[in-house]
Amino acid sequence: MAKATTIQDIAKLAGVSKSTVSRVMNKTTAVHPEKAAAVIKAADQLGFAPNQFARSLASGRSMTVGVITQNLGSPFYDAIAQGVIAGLEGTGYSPIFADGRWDRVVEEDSIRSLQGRRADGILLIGGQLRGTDLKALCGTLPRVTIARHLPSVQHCCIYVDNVQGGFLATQHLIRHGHTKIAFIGGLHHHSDAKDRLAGYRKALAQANIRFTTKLVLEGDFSSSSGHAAVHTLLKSGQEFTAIFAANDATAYGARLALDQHGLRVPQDVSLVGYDNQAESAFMIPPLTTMHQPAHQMGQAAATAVLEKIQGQPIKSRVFIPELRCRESVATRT
Amino acid sequence: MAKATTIQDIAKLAGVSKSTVSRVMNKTTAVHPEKAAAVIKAADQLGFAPNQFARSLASGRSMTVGVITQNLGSPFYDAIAQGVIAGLEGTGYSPIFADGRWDRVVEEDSIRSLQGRRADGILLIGGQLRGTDLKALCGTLPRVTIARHLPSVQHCCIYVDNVQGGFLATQHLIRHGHTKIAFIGGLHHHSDAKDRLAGYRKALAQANIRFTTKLVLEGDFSSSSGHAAVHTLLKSGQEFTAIFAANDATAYGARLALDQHGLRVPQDVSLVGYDNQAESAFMIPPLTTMHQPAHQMGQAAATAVLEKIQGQPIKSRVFIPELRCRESVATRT
DNA sequence: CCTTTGGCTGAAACCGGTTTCAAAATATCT
DNA sequence: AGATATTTTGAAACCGGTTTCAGCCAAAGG
Repeated sequence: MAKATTIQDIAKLAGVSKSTVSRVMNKTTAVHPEKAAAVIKAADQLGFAPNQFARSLASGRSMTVGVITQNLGSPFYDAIAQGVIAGLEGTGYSPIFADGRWDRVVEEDSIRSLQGRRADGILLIGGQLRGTDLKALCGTLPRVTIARHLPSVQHCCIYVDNVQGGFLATQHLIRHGHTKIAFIGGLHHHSDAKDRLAGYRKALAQANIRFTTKLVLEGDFSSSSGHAAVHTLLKSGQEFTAIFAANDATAYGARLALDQHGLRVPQDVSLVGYDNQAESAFMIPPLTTMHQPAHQMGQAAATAVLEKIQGQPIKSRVFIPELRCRESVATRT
Repeated sequence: MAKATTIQDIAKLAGVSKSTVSRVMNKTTAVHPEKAAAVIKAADQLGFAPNQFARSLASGRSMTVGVITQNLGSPFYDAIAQGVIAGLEGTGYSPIFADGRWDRVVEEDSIRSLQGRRADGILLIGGQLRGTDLKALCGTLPRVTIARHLPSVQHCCIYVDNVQGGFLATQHLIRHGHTKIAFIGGLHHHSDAKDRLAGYRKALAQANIRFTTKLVLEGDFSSSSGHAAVHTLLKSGQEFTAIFAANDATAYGARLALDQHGLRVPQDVSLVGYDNQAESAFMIPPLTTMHQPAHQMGQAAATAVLEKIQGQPIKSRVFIPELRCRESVATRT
């Protein structure tokens, strides 16, 4: 590669010192308009692109924010990531993504690598690390967590209220006359799944419906786990007229299993999902589900971390999921 | 922020010079085992993370590869991006993502920004820029394009043969006795869509079925465009017994529209999609579709760009999509 | 007319590593 | 043992910017 042009080259061409070039580029100090013009002309003539490394090394700021994702590919987390990108757009900061893969060790490595890249702030989408670990790892590096609630006081979290979501979804089914409602959960160590289950139980309790573990199945947020869960549920002989799945993917699997057993949705069994992923509106029938403002959350988090970088104090923020009524729920007569 | 530890600190603690520390960290020259141990111990004790900026500035290599995406969120492109991440894993190189949003101007800016960050190589996933523009922009910077075929000789492309894919999908329908096959395309300026249409026509021609523009509908790769397309198709009164949709999302929309018009899949209309996105296996009925090895392609591209960075010559590579037979196609009797 | 003020400017230090170079230490060979 | 070859090692230059500092010069004030 042809050696890139440096401010030194520009300085020589414009007949000034490199300090002056730097000043013109960053507008840190006024320089004589005539010289400034010469510098700009020279810069453009040489096609100058400042070396970000040198710049960051000298200034101490990298103009990047590290984003730790867990698994791009999940629609919910993906939408958050896109919100982050949108929120950073035009701010001068660039995101650097690192994948944590829902693994504590990988996540730690990712954070360390972002620190090596001297990210000015860190955005964690989900994740496994505990608040105290994070603090130990990041020190005072501005950070905000998305889609996860960490109780630590100083830690800023942008998250959705999953128990409220679980509650609303279940309540919707109850209001349609259902009392035998199955719940297909997610990984039991995953707090989102636990919270949604808690919301489910809360709605049941409020309606004086007895909770039974026989109606709660374990899943892993995948379609095949939803498919398998309905299978075991049916084999168990336990009666049910509705299913609340911990996410849409699980609901798809459940819906296919029901179909394969000759059960119609919603005539025989009502179904509610969670996430409102794009495909849900086009299911047969269109799936009633809980919508989470993932994109907004990502954007809010990006704004928040930028504010924190600028030293402003910021506070956690909780979003409430909304029910999207479609056609997978019928009134129990 | 507590000032980060530098190799100088380690040098002092271990009682050696910073050159030696650098040598231990990079294993560039043998150092006395005893001193090496002292350095490692000191590094760990101080929680050392080398400053990537300083390192890159000094060495001239950034150990990053720029990845230009178009719109994360599309399952196909997403899988590619994940393949890239997987392919870079453990190589010492990190990906930096920049979003091109299918916009020529944005794409150019993204490339420029990656150059400012001194990426050692560039991976373009899809994109708008022409080969010559790219060459002008990137110079000799190693780059490979994924999921797009650029005719330029020196340019390395990792892509799938979309005309073959369109051909295979259509042929599958023809072999099941269908002759009136509708095609719901993608954006007409998008080469993938054009190629799939070409494959469709080729299969028709080979089976001596007359091609008619009345059976090709325009879509935009979204579910709602598939939904709308079926609507207009039905209203047109044109007879058809099968639909080949340019991607799975379009197929979902088409399938819902068919259902709303009382048409059964596959008894009344057979349906084939393209992409094999995760949800397709759980549609009602499970969707027959063309599988593209997106993850593999991403991984292959990552490997390729790394080889190119090391100065090895690399060649383009084309993948062939495979038919995944499920239950949305019936034999026409 | 001489000082004070303030705006511009260049020299030089610095950011934290890598790499070259020559000296020092050790090993190998007559 | 003395000379030569081989490893280790630290000092210093360098990467390309930013930033501090002191000096220069012109305008303003006394």
